[in-house]
Amino acid sequence: MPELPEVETIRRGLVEEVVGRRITGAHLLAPWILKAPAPEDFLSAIAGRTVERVDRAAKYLLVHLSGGWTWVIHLMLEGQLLYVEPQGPTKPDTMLVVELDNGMQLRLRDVTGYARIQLLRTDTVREALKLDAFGPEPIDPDFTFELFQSRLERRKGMVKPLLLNQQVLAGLGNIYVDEALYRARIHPARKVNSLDEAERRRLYEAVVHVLEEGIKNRGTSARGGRYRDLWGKKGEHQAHLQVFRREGQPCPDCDGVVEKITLGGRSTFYCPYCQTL
DNA sequence: ACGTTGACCTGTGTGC
DNA sequence: TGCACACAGGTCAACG
Repeated sequence: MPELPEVETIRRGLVEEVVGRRITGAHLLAPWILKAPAPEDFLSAIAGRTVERVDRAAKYLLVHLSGGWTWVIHLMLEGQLLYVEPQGPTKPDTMLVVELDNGMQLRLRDVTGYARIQLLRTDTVREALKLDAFGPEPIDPDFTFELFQSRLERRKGMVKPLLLNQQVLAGLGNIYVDEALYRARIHPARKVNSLDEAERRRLYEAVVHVLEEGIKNRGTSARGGRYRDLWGKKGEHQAHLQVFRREGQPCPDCDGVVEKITLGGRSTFYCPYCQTL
């Protein structure tokens, strides 16, 4: 599910609803999603803490708590973080329930079971998550074309797998990479070192554009709308997708038909006429 | 260095 | 309607 726009939307929801709240208790229903520390240490360490700030780094949510602790959440493919009234029945895919001092709950759900959390000392987060090895955040004001260009230097592989690599750029995933490559009219299997200056500039603009549009539209709830924001609402960006999961449908810009291929093990959607090798 | 594959997990969308 | 069967917004490790 969540790529940069979805995680950012959830982060903003947390800033609105949860920052300033105190955690009164927690129940860990699926202990194996917790990387560290031991479950009993996690539960006792977060109880009584106040949520002071919520950051995002690539697709990680960083929930900074009082006392120098940071609760790290990665939603992986299909995780949901929901702000709910406590009376709702606990679905079997609920992995963690965190109780807040206003009587509300945060619930982490994931049908696939891939979501992961951990609790770290705040001053060790950067090192523990290897954040210094991550690429720049494409929606930062200082993400210039020159910076983008420098990330592509001396790279030889196909452009789509490169853009999915969080060490190159932070936050892109399968949806927004396909959409950005379509917008830039670049075939996903093009070799990066074959892209000329104009193509690189188009790709830079497209990456920033699709991510910003995704945030404006509060994320993409594709296929049954598995992605939800903090309040359980679907995003709106699925209505704006040009190629993603649109195989067999007409290209928005030519007489061609959107095709589906597999690249790097991921489903990939593109227009074979607009995006040629 | 690059590209592919499988593992992680389990529900659900899709097509027959 | 029922049933089998890919398939999923991500990451990581192992292999050729």
